[in-house]
Amino acid sequence: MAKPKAARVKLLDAALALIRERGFSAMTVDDLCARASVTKGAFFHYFKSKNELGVAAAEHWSAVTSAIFERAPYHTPKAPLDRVLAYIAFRRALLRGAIPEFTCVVGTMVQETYAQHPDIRDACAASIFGHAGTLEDDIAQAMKQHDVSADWSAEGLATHMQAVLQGAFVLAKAKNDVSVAIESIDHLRRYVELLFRSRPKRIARR
Amino acid sequence: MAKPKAARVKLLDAALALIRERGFSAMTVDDLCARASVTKGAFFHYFKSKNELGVAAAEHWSAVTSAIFERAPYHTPKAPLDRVLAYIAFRRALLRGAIPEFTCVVGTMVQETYAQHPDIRDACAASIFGHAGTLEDDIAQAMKQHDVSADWSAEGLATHMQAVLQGAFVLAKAKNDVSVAIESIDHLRRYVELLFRSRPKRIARR
DNA sequence: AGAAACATACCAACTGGTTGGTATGTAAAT
DNA sequence: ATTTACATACCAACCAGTTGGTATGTTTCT
Repeated sequence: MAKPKAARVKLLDAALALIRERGFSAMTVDDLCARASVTKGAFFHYFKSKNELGVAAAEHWSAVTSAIFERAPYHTPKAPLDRVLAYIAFRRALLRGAIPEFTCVVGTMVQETYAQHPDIRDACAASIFGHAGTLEDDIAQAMKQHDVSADWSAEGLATHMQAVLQGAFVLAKAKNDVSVAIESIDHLRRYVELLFRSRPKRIARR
Repeated sequence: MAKPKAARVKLLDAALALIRERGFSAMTVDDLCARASVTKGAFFHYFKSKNELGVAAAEHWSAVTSAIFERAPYHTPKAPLDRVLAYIAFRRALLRGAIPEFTCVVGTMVQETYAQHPDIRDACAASIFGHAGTLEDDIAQAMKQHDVSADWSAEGLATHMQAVLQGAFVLAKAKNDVSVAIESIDHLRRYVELLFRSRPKRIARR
């Protein structure tokens, strides 16, 4: 027999796929159960409501993605600026396959739910800004090393990077073509390079 | 009695509001009719289906917004770069009031419909990229004047600017706070300044 | 150790309200 | 006298959520 709680995980994985394909509102509980090969009884055993599943899906997304980013190779460069640029390169490299395979679940979901379902919105915000937070240290170190004392903060730049990525996804969906997203990420890389190259380096490295 | 076709316009205006508040999928035809103070008969007199209304709403949004942008004051500066920067300042200034009052209808709608309703997706794409197109000339002129011969194009930068704006909206919804969006637009302004200031000006103006 | 009591993990059938859409009507404009 | 611009009444399909179960552990009592 399958492990206990198998249905819950299958439902959450199905939710990630369906939200990326159709969005949260258009995804029905029946769709979800069919995709997960589970009955409706199982769904309501694990989730009190569709909204509660929305929150759980955002948390599941956070768990899945943070595992990917923790193990990703962009942490290895010694210079903090190089880690930031490697992150951008990594995000660029992730844009492979069909659109629902690389777009952001919580970015999609929050657009539909922010006003009607504050708990889902907050779970999405935690996912996005939590991920942005993982970039702050590298950016702050790069700012120090390059003597950047600007009117912007490490937190603000990390957030802006997420904005560019989210916007790139929206445009890719509209054009039904990844290449616009890639172009935007290239602009983001250029921006970060310009931000740090416009100032002299404190330590001559590389 | 009210003018003929009044119901159509009322329905389209209601659609713009409801899509911004709840998204396209969560907006029902009954919602729409109630908001527009119109009966369902009127709705299906003007639109064959909800999807067709989606397409019409995107086109209506294009018409409404292009009228605003045409009359906006950012076209007056003589230097093309200043017009581009004035556009960014104008977009920044538009971020007033509650979130559904400044976010983008087609950016929201396309995220939910891109895979299921290609005609809506295409109408949204036409709106976004059509608007981006209105910026290309100014950017191209600025590139010429500042001797920028880069590995990016006027079209690409115009598109990137829309990506930043769309992403800013997503993040504002997630955080339920405009300020993240403003911060991102400030980063966009800084990027454009850096792009053109890193090259010498051909003509000393301003 | 064995039985009783309880909890967990599901499943299939059902329900009441909602949804997009239709069928039919009517008053006004052309 | 048509066509246009709506309104009213209605429907079949669909939807989130419920009900009442079964099968399989796990814990507790004796």
